[in-house]
Amino acid sequence: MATILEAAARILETQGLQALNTNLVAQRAGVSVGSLYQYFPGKDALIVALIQRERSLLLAEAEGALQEPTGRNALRYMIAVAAREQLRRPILARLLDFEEARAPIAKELAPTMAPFVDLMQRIMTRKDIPPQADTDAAIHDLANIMRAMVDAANERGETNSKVLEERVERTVFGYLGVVSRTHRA
Amino acid sequence: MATILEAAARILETQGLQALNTNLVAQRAGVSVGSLYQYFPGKDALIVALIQRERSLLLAEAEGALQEPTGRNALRYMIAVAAREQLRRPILARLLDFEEARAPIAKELAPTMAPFVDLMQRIMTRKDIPPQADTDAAIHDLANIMRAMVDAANERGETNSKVLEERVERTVFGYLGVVSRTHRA
Amino acid sequence: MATILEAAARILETQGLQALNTNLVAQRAGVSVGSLYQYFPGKDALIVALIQRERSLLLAEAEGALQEPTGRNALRYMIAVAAREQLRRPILARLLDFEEARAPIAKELAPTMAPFVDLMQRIMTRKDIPPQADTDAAIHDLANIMRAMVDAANERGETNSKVLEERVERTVFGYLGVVSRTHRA
Amino acid sequence: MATILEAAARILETQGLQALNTNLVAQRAGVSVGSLYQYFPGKDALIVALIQRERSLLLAEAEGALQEPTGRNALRYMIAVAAREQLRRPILARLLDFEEARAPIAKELAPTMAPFVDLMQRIMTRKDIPPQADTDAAIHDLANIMRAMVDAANERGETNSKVLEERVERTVFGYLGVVSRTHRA
DNA sequence: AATGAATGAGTGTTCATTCAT
DNA sequence: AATGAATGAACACTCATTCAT
Repeated sequence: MATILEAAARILETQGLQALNTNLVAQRAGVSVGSLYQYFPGKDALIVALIQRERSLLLAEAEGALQEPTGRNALRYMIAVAAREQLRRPILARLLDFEEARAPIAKELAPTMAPFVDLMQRIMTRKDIPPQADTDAAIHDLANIMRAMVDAANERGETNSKVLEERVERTVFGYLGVVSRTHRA
Repeated sequence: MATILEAAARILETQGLQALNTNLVAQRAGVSVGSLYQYFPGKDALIVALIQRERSLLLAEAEGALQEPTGRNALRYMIAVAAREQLRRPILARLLDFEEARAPIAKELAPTMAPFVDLMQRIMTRKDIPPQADTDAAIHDLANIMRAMVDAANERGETNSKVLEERVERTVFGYLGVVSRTHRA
Repeated sequence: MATILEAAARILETQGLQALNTNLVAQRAGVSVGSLYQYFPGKDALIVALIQRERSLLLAEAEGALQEPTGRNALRYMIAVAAREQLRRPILARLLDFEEARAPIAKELAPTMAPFVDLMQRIMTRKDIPPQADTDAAIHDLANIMRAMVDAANERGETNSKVLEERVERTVFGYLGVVSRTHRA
Repeated sequence: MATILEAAARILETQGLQALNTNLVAQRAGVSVGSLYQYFPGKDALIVALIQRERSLLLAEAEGALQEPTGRNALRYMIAVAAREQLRRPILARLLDFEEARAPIAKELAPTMAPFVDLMQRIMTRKDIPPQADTDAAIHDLANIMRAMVDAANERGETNSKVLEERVERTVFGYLGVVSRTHRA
């Protein structure tokens, strides 16, 4: 199963979305298509599993944010994790973000997002973070903002993650109405 | 030609991306496939044309931003335009954003983006906007942030564009390092 | 009409058989498809007319063979004409030979061949040419032999028509059972 | 695979070149198009395979020519083989000759021709065959002459292969500058 | 006579999925 | 459980031909 997922990941990285088909994945994984269908009920399930595999790494790392003393630091931690994670296998990450938006994939993925939302919820109710009118909306906004910015940086070929993180932080804190120390007009 | 584009738009809105095929578009437009190919050299060209049709409305409206006295107001104007435009035909807009990311589409679309980048450039060099290290990168970041937020709002079914705009403004100003008057901690 | 035929000829020469379609021919000729169909009832008719145009030049020149004193000289004359004619627009000639073999084309072309067969008949009954068991078969054989050799020379990029003619003569005389003076073992 | 090739062969024989399409071949072979594409990467590959199937019989038989004591006899043997082979399935043979001339097919087929060229080379360097200025050119000329004559005989509906062979022999020996015993003027 | 937009059957090819072994 | 040959609906695209203007 891991072999199959990794084969799919590599195809995405080297040949792109349109080259991802079940026959090729099976061949590259060194198994038969039949076996692939024994593990995954369909192509979408394969993609979902791949997204979950990547997300689980992110979630595992993200949990460290809770150790941070302040909400701001926790957010900075989250941003750093997200940037690092996205830059680990940038092409793969961008393509999976892309696929994640497709309705049937998103539906399947919804439950997996719960722990992440939970984590964010706990961070955003810290005392130093201004209360948001709609916390849930805020969480989704933040996730999307971070994703959009990191993807865009990827696409432009940026490699300096520090500079990127700094920009994301400014944006996120701007969104939340936190006046960051760095940029005071 | 307009009929064909509108047919494509309606298919996207009612049946989604995977239902968009040249034969169906032609049929829904009440023309033959051959006619479709007389107007558009291929499927991608059709999508590109559809994106351009939608974008042209946005660009036309966006130009009004230059009338605004300050950079901040110009940005607010732009955000309002983008939000309104995206909420006009939300499903269509989101799917086109999606398609726009596909390499062959993006390549074809690149020249069309120039006037928009130009416009943003002129806004971002206003005196009340802090100078950015890399203006071009900033423009793309902002475009992506705005798009991501509005798409996400769409997906969640938000309809109140005022609330959305306010959130986007905070984010954009945060990104640029502008301390907005509204939220001072 | 001549313009249309010439346009077709040029397409064949520059883009090959598969690029020859009525719409392109019309466009290159600077007329509408409708006009093309006013002159030629269909695509095949266009090809037939083009073959006839080329053949008529050959026939006109070939008639000079009758002035030759001996049968051998008349044949040499014919061979020279065929080689020269085929090498005038070699690519076109080869492709038309190719098309000529297609059943519907050949059927249409049959009557046009009559004067040529007649001419050959008169040459082959000269006294210095050994009588053939089946004159008609011989004529067709000779035509095909000549065509095959000149086409092959073309394909190999031969440009020296003298050398080619000499080879063809040997072959033709060999076929007819004429012992040529040049090669006596 | 053999079934598919035979289906293609029969379509060519009964309905001609223009009726040869992958869907029909699959249907006649009693398999799905998908299966056809599992064995042959494309339509051209199918045609190439069919030509090779037919040619392989010819080559196998042609090798017997090397047993002949003299070059002349070896050539006679070759001619007999070619004539017999072409007359086995005359329509098919003629259409395949036709297709063989198409650039993409010829390219694919080039390596297959090597053993045949080799064989001819060995025959043409026998002592009783006059040395040719360009052996390679001579081989191609002879192949084309033989093909053209046998195809033409086919087209005229000749069935007596002895008469045909005799005519081809005369031509080939004429080409090579061999004075055949049969026709001395 | 000329135009050229419109037609639509036809073609090569792909690929998710199934199922007999 | 594993295999992989087989399936066939689906799709992008072409082009000879027609016909209203």
